[in-house]
Amino acid sequence: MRLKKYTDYALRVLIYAGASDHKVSIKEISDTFYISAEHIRKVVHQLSVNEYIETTRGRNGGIRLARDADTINIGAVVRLMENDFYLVECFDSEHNQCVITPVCKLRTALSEAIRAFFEVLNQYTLADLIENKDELQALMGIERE
Amino acid sequence: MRLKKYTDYALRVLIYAGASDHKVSIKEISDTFYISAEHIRKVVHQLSVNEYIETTRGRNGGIRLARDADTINIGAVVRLMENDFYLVECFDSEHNQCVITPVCKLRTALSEAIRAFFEVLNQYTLADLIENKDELQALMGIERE
DNA sequence: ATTAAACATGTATAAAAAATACATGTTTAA
DNA sequence: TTAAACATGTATTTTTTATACATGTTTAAT
Repeated sequence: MRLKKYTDYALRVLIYAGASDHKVSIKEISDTFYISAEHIRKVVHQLSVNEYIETTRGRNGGIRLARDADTINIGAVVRLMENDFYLVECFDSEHNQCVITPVCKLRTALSEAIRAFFEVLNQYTLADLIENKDELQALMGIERE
Repeated sequence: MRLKKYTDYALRVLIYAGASDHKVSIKEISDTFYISAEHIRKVVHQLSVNEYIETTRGRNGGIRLARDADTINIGAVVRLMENDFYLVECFDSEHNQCVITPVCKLRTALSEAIRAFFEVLNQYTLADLIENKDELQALMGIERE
């Protein structure tokens, strides 16, 4: 069980943008994390469509958070980037064929488990993740203002 | 984010075997769930190697639980069947290249989340899942003793 | 002994998902 | 006008997962 790399990348982009005091470029992020700019670009686009970040085109362009870090919920970002959370067949009611579904207690257990998973993530905002801004800036090579 | 079908199948095999009063065959299970016997066979093998079920070869052979249902922990079964739970790159220390790992609070958040996930599953045993044996037997077409 | 039912096991193929790369376009400030 | 920077659609490759095939071994019934 893994999250997609794009989910990982999206969170890194938010952390980078959030920990920076000024606008940042895709290239900067891709250089920092040794990830192709192509991938970052895609992720940035999705985050921008969903109004997590604001992009500015053209020379001196770049990206910045579109909202305050403390209003960006980490559980929500994970839900946005992943396709689904169909742990087992019966979670996908459209394709489910499992005969015991109506009385299955496994289904209940797994639902509870995934709920607990998000209950934790929902308690975090981006602000919590960049609380140690200075340390992050140092490791990401971001210049202080 | 999904579990593998084999994880799903493994749990169904345990539920089927646990809810049955006698030995059951792979064919029975595969017919009940409309899953190819090949897949069930693989899953059965893995469960048998890990001493969750006992197999008997030959005519009149079949499978049964190797232990009492209340000693089979659901979290443990899920951990057994999945390859890993590397939600993001840094969970796989061998291949991790993310520069902020040492100070990353996302890492902490995701660890907590996956821990919460298993905390729920660890509370369940197979006995809990087959508590409603009669209903299960009816839906799975298992004959009462 | 023979046979048929049942599990064992290794390998190969196919399908799906994810990751990655390519190409071209648009915007904007210098 | 140009170069930096984001936009966007498409194509390819890789990885993972799912599925299928082939053959072997065991065992009880006949």
